[in-house]
Amino acid sequence: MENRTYHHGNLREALVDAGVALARAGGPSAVVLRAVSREAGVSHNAAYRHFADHQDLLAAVAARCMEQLGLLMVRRTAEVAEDDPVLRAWARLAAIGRAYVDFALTEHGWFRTAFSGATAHGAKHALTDPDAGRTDPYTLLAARLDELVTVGELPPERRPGAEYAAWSAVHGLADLLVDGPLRDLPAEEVAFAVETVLAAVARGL
Amino acid sequence: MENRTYHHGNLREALVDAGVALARAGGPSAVVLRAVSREAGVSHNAAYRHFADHQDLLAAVAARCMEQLGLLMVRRTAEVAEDDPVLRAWARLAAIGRAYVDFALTEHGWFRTAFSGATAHGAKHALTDPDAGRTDPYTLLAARLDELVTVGELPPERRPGAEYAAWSAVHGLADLLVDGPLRDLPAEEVAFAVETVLAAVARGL
DNA sequence: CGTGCATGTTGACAATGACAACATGCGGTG
DNA sequence: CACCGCATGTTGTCATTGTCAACATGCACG
Repeated sequence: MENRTYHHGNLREALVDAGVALARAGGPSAVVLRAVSREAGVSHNAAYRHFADHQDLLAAVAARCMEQLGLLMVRRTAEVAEDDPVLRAWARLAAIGRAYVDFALTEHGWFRTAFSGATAHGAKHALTDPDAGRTDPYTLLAARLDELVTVGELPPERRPGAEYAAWSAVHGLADLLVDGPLRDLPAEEVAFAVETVLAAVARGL
Repeated sequence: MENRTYHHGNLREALVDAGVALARAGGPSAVVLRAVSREAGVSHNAAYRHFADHQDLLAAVAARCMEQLGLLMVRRTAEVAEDDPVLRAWARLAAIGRAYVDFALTEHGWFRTAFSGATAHGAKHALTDPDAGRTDPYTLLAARLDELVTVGELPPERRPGAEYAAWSAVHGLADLLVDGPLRDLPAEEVAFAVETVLAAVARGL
């Protein structure tokens, strides 16, 4: 954390860290170039040596937020204790769905940041990062759907495009609850909505 | 359009109109107070006589964008030509779902603006507006679901919360396609995703 | 022991949201 | 009809932000 010398050492990481911290509390609009630099104990414009512009920095922060989402999904998947393969497959699918919504509700700022900006470009070097796909929400979902096929609960001819159905439903619910018209829903109604959507997804696959 | 006098006449409407025009092309971030004032042929700060702040103006513009979405849904619903009541009910549900996604894709800026900001406050005087609920997307969806119950296609015990399932799926798909990770999906894959999601929704209800 | 070039810094500029002080003129009052 | 209050617009100003340009520093390599 010390400003060892004139040169920071690994400013890029420090900037992203600061951005992630700001994003957590204030969402994407809080990831301000100058504020991030300030937080990193460095002068504004220093960031331009590591990021093309504000958008570029935001994309890097967004990637980290997305990773946080993925990590929670992984954790929740691991927590599923169910021996029967069929029930376990369904439980795991539900677990990542619940994780997705929970993340959106409890880590409001991170969730909104994760989906704000061009994540596509930042993911370019995902090929070099060995376990990048390990926490990618899309990949995690695909694994659950594959598992459902394996245990014989999802007809193989229904497998193509199944991600779209599951992901859309859960993501839409999260977005409506966090940012959208369902923002002020009372807590028990939120819980009801989540269960309803998850049940509908399971039936709809 | 003439600046009749020193006093504009109905500046509020003019400002919202300008905001809607800017939002159409550039999304919510294009709804800039000064740009809107400029567009309305009035000096910056004039808007402060009609809106508390930027957020307030944006909410008004968002309401109009939401109304545009509702209007497309109404139009598409009316276009459904199907005599059989059962098939008509399903066709109408699919029509508003498709309208939702089509709107998001073709009116990118409007869609993002409609869901950016606190629509809740702007909708407060919806009670005074006679046909405000007539174009409210949520109300339109509820009508379709009620129709499904009426024709006996949706068990009444499944009716509660059905909005969450249908709305979440379609909204999530729209958001992912427009702003999210599915942004750069090729056209035919987009079409496939839409059909897959709509089919899953129908099964999941 | 120098020196080049990546990395940080200082300074500047235009755009924006917001506030304060001032200008204008419509509508109601005498 | 003359007057004036108050809603409505305007001008001026300020802090913040993203971005560019010019300059400073010092690590790594010769």
